[in-house]
Amino acid sequence: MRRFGELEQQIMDTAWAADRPLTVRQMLQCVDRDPPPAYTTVMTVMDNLHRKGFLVRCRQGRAWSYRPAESRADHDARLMAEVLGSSADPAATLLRFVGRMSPEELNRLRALMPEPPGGGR
Amino acid sequence: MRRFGELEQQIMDTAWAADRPLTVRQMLQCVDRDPPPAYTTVMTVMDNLHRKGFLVRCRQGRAWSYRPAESRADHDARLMAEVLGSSADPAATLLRFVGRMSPEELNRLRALMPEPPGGGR
DNA sequence: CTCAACTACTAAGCACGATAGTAGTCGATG
DNA sequence: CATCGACTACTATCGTGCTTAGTAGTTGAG
Repeated sequence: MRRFGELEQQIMDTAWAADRPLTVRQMLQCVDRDPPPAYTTVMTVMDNLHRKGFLVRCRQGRAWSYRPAESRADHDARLMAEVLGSSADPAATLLRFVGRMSPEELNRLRALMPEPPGGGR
Repeated sequence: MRRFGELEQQIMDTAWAADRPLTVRQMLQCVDRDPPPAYTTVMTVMDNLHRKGFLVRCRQGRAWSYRPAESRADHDARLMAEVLGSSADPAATLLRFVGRMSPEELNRLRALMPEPPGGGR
């Protein structure tokens, strides 16, 4: 499981929140940091994220335009599944995970789960 | 969310799997790496893990003896909850997470969940 | 006393993220 | 055509954290 650096995380957050692919210039305008990073800083980090497979890119004129390789929900769900998958005792981990949830969250989880096979009760 | 380095992960795995606190010497004998790390390497990493709060220690003679600060299941559940908590859309994330589960895993999850309040159906 | 086992302290190398400049290309505009 | 803004590929550097492990000193058993 890999951790994003600060700027990487900001860039991914911004890319996930955008409704279309973003060029480096557009990303630079969205990323709110003090001091503002150089154009080439943002460019390098986006290129790195592309190389690592988190962003995909296509041409927009002669600029690269980047969008996330997977949705944020997919990404986060995958992280969660990786944690659970590497756990020595998934049942105990799930029990603890569920035990951290509020009743509302539990209800939401319950509503999300497909009905068990073998129908009616 | 922090990532363990390789040796850190091995040490945590070993500490979690042990049924009692381990001294550096004992940990060195359990950690299977090629080439085997120096005693002081293991000692330093365990000290770092202690400083970071992942291991707690007590005296065993004049040696420090280390055990995990939380169970593995708690640790993993916390990681999962942190991922979910930082997610922009927890419901979508949960949906995707549940969607990755096999029917058996779903049954297990279902069995783990407390009954909804307002009983009988 | 000797020696094994421990500690605290220190130092160095490597990987990675962040940072950003340079040189060159390209396309629009005057 | 020249200029200039915008882009790219390439390169370099610094800080952080992990890994690595040696050194000097302490301690306790034999």
